[in-house]
Amino acid sequence: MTGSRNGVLELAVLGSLHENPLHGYELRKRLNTLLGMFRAFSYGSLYPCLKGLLTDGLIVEEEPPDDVVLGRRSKIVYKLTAEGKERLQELLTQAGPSSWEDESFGIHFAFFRHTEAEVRLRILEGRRSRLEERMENVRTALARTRERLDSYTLELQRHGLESVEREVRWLNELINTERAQADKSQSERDKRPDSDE
Amino acid sequence: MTGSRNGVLELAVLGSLHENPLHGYELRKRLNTLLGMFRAFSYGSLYPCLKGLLTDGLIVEEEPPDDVVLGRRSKIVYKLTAEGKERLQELLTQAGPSSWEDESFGIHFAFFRHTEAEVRLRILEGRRSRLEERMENVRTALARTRERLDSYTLELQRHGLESVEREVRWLNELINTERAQADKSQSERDKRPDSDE
DNA sequence: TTCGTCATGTAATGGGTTACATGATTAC
DNA sequence: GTAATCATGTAACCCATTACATGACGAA
Repeated sequence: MTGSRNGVLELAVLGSLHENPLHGYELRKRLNTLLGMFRAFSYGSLYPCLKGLLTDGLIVEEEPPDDVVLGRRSKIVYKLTAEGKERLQELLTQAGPSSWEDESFGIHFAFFRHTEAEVRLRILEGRRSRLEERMENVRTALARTRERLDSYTLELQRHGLESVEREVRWLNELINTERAQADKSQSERDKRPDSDE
Repeated sequence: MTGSRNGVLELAVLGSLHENPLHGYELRKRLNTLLGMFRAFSYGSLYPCLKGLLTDGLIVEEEPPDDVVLGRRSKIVYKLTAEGKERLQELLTQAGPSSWEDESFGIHFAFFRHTEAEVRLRILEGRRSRLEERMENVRTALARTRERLDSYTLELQRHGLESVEREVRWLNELINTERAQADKSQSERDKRPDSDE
């Protein structure tokens, strides 16, 4: 059972619990607020995931505060263990298809605060080249086809292309910002080589 | 087995084959060009789908032209049967969640040429209200949360919202165009009530 | 007391991918 | 002749949903 869990949900759960301990129901709402424009999870996937994380020792039930009457336990609040934090760090460090594909990019981005600057940059660039590849594929495939498309198909094509182009521009801005920050930190380190991090 | 097939792929296949007969490999390329910006199908889903459509009598293998040497059959070209055309019409007529959700809207839109004006309008409006609902949910959930979000989360949120808003504006334009056309056809029918269609 | 929503969970199902296996055809 | 790509197909797996079952708790 260990290690066979899905990356997206696992990251989403561990990342959320790292910020503050939560119970399943609330966790789902939080995730669906965080990622609501892109995707939504259901209880049917969340609870089994929590169960798996629990048996793998990545999360534990948080003890209720003492002023709560004993024997009552309707909410089960989970928090990360040391192994859980380690695992989260591991997930946040890997930059690869699993971090820039459609289903996963949003989650990775949402936890960029906890991600190293270098990794952030590689994920953003990976996502951008993924999108550029997609545009290129469609464009060449379209060029090879001599059938002219009807107006609806054309409009769909145009809108899809425009959306992807917009995301690429967005990524470009983010990448520039990241690079500028990296340069700034670098020059600051150059000035005061004794400073921390 | 009959009737248990998935709607999205089924519509995609029937719709494509209606425009012209194709074999599986080419069909996939065509679909992935048509919908490449939104999604992509693999052989592992296409071939079983074709198989199912075949056994259900919605498609048949097209006889090769006589000038082809007999005994050779590397490509299997499929075309719609009468039942297939009927089924396609049925799929194109239904306006409901299955036609305006993320996974299916693109396919339905791509075949709007074969869809009645009234159904087109209902699908576009359905999609729009689906997106508006999504925005509303996220907004109210966000309003209930008092934790302030970090800049990355905020940026993701902003970008997601903007994307959805853009699609809504796009839909608004399409709906206006559709309505204008409907009005025009209507007034033309009023002028010449003996005309066809 | 009853209704809504909070809260946890499971079983069946769905819809798809990946990886694999196989072979024909084309271009060099 | 050999590499690339065209072409078909299957089995194992994955990830998540839907529908269901259960029950606590607060407000009307």
